[in-house]
Amino acid sequence: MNSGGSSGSYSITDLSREFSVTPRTLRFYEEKGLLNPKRSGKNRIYSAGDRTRLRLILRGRQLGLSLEESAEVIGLYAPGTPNHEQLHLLLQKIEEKREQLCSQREALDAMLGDLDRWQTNFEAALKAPVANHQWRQKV
Amino acid sequence: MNSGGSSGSYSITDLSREFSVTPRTLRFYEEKGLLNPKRSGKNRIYSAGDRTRLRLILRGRQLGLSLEESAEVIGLYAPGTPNHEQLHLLLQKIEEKREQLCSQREALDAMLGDLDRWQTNFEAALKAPVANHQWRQKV
DNA sequence: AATATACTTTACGTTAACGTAAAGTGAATA
DNA sequence: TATTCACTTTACGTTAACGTAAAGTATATT
Repeated sequence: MNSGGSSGSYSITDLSREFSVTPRTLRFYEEKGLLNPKRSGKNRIYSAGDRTRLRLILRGRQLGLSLEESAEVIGLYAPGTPNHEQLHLLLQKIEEKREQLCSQREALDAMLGDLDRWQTNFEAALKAPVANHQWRQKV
Repeated sequence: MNSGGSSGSYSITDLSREFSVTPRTLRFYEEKGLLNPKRSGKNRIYSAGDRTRLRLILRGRQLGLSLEESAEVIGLYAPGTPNHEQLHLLLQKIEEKREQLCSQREALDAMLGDLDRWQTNFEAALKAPVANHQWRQKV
């Protein structure tokens, strides 16, 4: 049932369960050249290395990288000896995403600012009536 | 040429230029019920309010909200008197996105951790040869 | 032998957020 | 009058990241 236990070889469902993705997803990643499991007949056999690569792909996904971007970055982990150019690429990718996160935080701040002003205006519009502030409860 | 200058009414190209989006985008947002400009004949005339709503939509986009999500949130700015329920929804949306940003930052940290260990291993693999560290330059 | 289980390949379907013609209208200008 | 400009509507196309059958194979179990 379980292909390997702790032996470092996994079936497609082993990995899909571990990482909460569908088998389809794993086949798709392979189709896109992100994974290259060995075969036992027609069946896919994933090594510990494949598992690591999958982890990286999903981490990239969580980070908001496209599969194509992940493919570039993942490539860095594959070769025995990475070169300066590849390292540079990875650092650049990370910097890119860092900036994007900052930009998003700014958007969030701006939105919170809007909300504040909106709330203020609303309260101002209420003017005199001090009662009836129920909507402020529980917020 | 320019519909309004500072009079608070804008043509579709006025707004598309100001916010660096295409007219198609504005029509699309209207199609999805996010905007509702008046008409002069068949031509769209955007008010200051429409402009504000557009800003909010784009801010939501930058934040990673879907148009549907933005539509919900935007709805809060429209009515004269927002209610407790709507306010709660907005705060919830924002909290959701905040968590997502945190999750992404964790992914980024984890990736940086991987990079560190990978680099360490690489350096360890080099063992003795102290020379030839050119790849470290400029990084 | 028959069913179940786990896997395979092939291939068309889906959603979001627009892009990209194509064809037409109305007003201003050469 | 002919052209240009700004705008319109209608409608099909595009990309990413899978989902979802459909139909077949190999092995294990009943």
